[in-house]
Amino acid sequence: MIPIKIDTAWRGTSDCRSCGIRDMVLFADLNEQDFSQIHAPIDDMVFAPQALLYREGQEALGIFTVRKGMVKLVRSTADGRERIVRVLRQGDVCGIEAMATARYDSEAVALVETSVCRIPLSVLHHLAANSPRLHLRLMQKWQQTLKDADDWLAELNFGTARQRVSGLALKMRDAEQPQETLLFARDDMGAMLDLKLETVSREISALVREGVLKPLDRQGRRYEILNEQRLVQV
Amino acid sequence: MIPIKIDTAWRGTSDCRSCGIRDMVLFADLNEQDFSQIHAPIDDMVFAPQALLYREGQEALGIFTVRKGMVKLVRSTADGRERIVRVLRQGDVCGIEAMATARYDSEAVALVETSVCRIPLSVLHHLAANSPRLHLRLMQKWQQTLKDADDWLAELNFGTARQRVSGLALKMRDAEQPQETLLFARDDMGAMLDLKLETVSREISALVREGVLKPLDRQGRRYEILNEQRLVQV
DNA sequence: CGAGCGCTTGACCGGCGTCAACACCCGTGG
DNA sequence: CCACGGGTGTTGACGCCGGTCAAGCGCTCG
Repeated sequence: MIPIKIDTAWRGTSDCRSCGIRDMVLFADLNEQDFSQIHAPIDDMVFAPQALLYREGQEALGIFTVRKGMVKLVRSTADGRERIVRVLRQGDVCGIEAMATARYDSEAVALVETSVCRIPLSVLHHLAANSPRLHLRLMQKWQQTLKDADDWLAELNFGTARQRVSGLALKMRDAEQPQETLLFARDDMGAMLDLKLETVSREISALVREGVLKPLDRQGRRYEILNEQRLVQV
Repeated sequence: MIPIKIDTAWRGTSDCRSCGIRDMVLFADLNEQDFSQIHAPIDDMVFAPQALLYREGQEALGIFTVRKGMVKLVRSTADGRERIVRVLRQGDVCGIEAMATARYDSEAVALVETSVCRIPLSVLHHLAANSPRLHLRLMQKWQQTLKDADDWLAELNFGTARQRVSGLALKMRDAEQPQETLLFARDDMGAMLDLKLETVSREISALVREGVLKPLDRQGRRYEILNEQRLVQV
């Protein structure tokens, strides 16, 4: 067991009106009247790599929006194995299931330094009932979350090791620099793709050898996509 | 191509107040005032085995609730392979994503004779905004649907062929007779578990040989679970 | 500079895919 | 009533992909 360091920090309360990624989040369409109904603070938080956002089954304080970084959602199967069901990135909602049950259905862990904001359940319930704009946005976030879940199953957990690793590399492309992709620790990738870490390593090495990917660092995280076609059609 | 026979039938409009499974559906908590706001008919429909409820991307008329039978949700990957992401059973909501986009995200096909009711989008949108009772129920159905999606990924698409087939047999147990389970065509099971149909067949045969399952018909659909422990702990 | 962790690579093996033959069920038509 | 044929499930032989075990390397940090 690794002793837990200071791995999370509260960075104050957000002024959502001036949020840098407001156009992609839950509060995108709120007007002044909506904002005036928010009577609890929206917390701004930063999590270190490996820091825990919440545990499976834990009582929920609020729902998170990822502003920067990456979060993995982990589930434990009945027989004790751990499975990563999805990775959340900028703009994704984390823990939305707490809207219905006030508990989280899986564990959430930061994969890199990750900044999030946390909206209290009370605020969301109040606005969902009183702002048609938030109500619509919330519906869209539910739909996107469900679609992402199905996409991970249909696209990344199907076919050969090569297909899975290729699919993950494509999915993890940077939004601003589409020829760049950010991967993870090999055993995390294994838990996402249902492969062993050695197999993941071998497939990445092969893609590099074949000139499809080029390493951009020495830890095996950032890669440049040299041949997008090969990744798609494999 | 097989010529399409008469595979679906409209059976009239539902009186939801007297629905046999009302306690598990969207309209569970509605009161008389809520019902009086429904200004479009709820259609009652029956689909034959292999009949199509809707296609991926198709414009949505409404959202389905499964009253009896089973529905598979199918997605096509980029390279043309087909993947079954989930199977819906009694009480499950089918096509809920249309609440947000008015389109379906996957294809839905009846696996056996299946009766459903279809609630028009207009009715749902009106009630979601005007009935806190429906609003809450809708939230719970979103949450359940998302949880089911993650469960299929975490429990049924992880581990050895034996573990997957065992998991599916457990998940498909009859609600009333828990020692009985209803399986599918072997290639459908393969598309659910990411296995080839021969592997599925072999694993089922092995479970029967080992006295874990006992066939209840000659088509390989219904089985009795003789040794639940073995299925769970494998 | 040394310890430790994570990534890579190799050798070997087993589980699952592939290809093929066969059995069984059922609907059809003689 | 039976013969036929297609569809589906089962079973076998064989090969390959990916898992297992192990060694070695390189980075990072004390």
